[in-house]
Amino acid sequence: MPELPEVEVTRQGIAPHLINQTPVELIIRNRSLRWPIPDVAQNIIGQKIRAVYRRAKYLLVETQAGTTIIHLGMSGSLRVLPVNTPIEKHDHVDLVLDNKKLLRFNDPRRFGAWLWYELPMENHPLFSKLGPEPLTDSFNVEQFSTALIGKTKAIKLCLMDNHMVVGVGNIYANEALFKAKINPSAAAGQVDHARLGELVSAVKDILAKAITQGGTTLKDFTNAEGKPGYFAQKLHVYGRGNQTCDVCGHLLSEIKLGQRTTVFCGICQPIK
DNA sequence: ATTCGGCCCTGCGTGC
DNA sequence: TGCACGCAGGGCCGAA
Repeated sequence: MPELPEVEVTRQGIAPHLINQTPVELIIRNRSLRWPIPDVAQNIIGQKIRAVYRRAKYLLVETQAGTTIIHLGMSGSLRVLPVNTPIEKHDHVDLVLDNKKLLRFNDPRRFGAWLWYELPMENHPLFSKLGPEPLTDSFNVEQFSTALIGKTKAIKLCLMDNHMVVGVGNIYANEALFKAKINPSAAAGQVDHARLGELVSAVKDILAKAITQGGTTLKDFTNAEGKPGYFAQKLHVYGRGNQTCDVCGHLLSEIKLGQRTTVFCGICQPIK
């Protein structure tokens, strides 16, 4: 479900309801997510929430005693709901607050995560090797081209590799490469500097616009209030294999890269 | 060290 | 109507 824009839209939606609240109960109905939800997840109880922030696609609920780490995986979502809202299928976790609301985690495929960490987040093994945030100046063409030196694998796989830059999933990787006119299969280390500059700009532009639009709703993404996003109406290649290119009118090609569907225009994005 | 493929899981659309 | 199959917004892990 979520790439960075959807996670950020979720964060913006839930944060006002959580900040300065104190969890009174953590209800775990199914702890078998990507990793089992640990017993120490209960340590958030009684700890006032002082921030809700995001790193890569992780949502972080910070207290003085430690931080709850939430990842939505492919199909996860978070809603803020009144206590006593009836349970639905795949509602695995409720964080009950002292304001008569709860944060509810639903995840059909259970690729998501709910963890607890008491040290500074940069020490966490999941965070220690993450690349820069795409919407900050730490992601720039100098940094990116340096990271790609000598890489033989496809540029699209590098764009989706959290060591290079975080938060770019399959939808926005396809879209950014189209906008930058780079063939997704091109060897990453061979792409010229000017094209990489276009790519960096495209990533920033597309992610920022998607956040403004409330994210991309393909099937079922909704924000914390249950409303869908509208960015899907602006997608040029993702989900459009064998349709015509918006720019040149030729048929879009569809291939697999890293087992992920990849759509591009062979005319606008030549191999070169 | 890098790259690649498998895998975790449920649900939905397609085609027989 | 039912069933088998393939595919889906992510990312870890082990093999080569």
